[in-house]
Amino acid sequence: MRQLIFDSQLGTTVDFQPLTPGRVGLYVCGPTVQSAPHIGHLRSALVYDQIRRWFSHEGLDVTLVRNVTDIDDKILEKAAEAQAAGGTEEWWALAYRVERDFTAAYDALGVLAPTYEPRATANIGPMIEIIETLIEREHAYVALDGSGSVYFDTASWPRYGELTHQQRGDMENAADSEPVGKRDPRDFALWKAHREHEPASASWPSPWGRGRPGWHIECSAMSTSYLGEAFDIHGGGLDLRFPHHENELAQSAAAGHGFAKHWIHNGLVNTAGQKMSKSLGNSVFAADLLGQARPIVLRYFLGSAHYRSVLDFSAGALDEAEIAFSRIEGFLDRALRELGAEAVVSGPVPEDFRRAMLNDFAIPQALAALHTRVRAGNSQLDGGDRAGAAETLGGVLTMLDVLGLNPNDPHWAGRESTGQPGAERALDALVGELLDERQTARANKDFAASDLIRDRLSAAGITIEDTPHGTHWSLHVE
RNA sequence: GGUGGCGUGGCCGAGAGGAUAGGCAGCGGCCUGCAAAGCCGUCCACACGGGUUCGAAUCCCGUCGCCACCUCCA
Repeated sequence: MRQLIFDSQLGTTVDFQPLTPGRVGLYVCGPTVQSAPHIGHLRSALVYDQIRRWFSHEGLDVTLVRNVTDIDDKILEKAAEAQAAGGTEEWWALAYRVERDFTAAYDALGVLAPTYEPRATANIGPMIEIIETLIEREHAYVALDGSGSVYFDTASWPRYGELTHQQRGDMENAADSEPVGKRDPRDFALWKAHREHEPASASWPSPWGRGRPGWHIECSAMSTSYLGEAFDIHGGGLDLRFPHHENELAQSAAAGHGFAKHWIHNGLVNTAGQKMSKSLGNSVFAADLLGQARPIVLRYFLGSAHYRSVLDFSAGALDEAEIAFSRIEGFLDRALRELGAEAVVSGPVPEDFRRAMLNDFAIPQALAALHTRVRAGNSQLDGGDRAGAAETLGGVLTMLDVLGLNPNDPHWAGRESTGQPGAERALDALVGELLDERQTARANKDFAASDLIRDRLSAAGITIEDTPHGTHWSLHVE
């Protein structure tokens, strides 16, 4: 069966064929580490984590590169503002501190570390090389105002606009915030000359004088350094299509690189139906989220919509995710309890799940397949079909592994407990005593007494379930 | 203004010319001392108006509404 992906440059679904059989090179635009990670960053990273895990599951050798933009106007501004207010943190320290926040947030959600995670500041050399090539090929020029900046010469590149089909003509707005010295308002900076008010540490020597790289050139250089001049897939948030990706493509192609064979873009996250953005100040930050739901439920929620659709965030949506995911966990707990851990045999993913993933990573349909299996497994347990249930369980676990949602995976296992090694055993002993008491009461048909115990446990956050195999207790999720 | 996209049942959220998406909630039932969990059944759809077709939620045209990008953003 073939892997289909939606190529957002072509606007159609295409049959994905790796440039090198058995291998996939995937480049994803990572964050500009200027402020705390928010839900949108998490979703984006998660989308490519899911794709990467799926490709790996299918036996492909995946090289995932996600960069860190650690030099940029905003970073310098933020550091300058903080220093003006009496702070001492340098821009490069701020960037590194924020980078750590991102890493921690990604890790909390079980996003695997990329194969490579290059920083822009460590790749200035390759950037300068591309700029030199562009100047040689007359697709770039040193600013007309003598500042030492270098611009891409959009008019020299007829293919410009091929990614997003933006109108080519009037982009008068684009010129506003840029320094003078351009030939054409559409031209964008490849190299930004050092400015007096910026720290010397934020500039590097170049053939055009000291300066720092433009935003777009960073990704062109880092993708090429780690994946070669041509690679399989370039991904990123939908908001990056223009101008960032359009400009990246123009630079790299004009420099003679094959660059990305396919482009994919993930949808953005809205909050309460509204666009989330730094300027609107309605961002939901990773730190807030992690206090609102279990990390594995956050992962379920953020990964449950199709990667190309808008995901609307709300507290209610998190609650629903908690309930839906609990259903899956409920089956796992029950099956493992009734069948025993030795019954677990890893099975292949069911065909309908696989078909969904091969169809442009249709995770909603894959989740439908998962839920269908959970129901089937519960039915098999109800009916005493232990062999069938064990097989179903194996498939469910494999699906969860592919999705990064297996609660028994070591990544999650350690995070759900109280952190006190003996606490669980102690609690189990205490609850066990009460359950024995309740059982005695029930045997004597003293239901008032047995219900009182149940109510008290419930008030203490403990839910109990009577099953044919005895009474089972668990902690409330809230 | 330019470009692209979207409008699915009470809610979330898939699908894309002819089968049941899935989850949550509701209703009925099984199970239970009663619950809980689970299972079975079931109600509620494809913005509106035309058109194409044997047949359209799915294609085409129009209308209305919403959104994104065009400016830093995952």
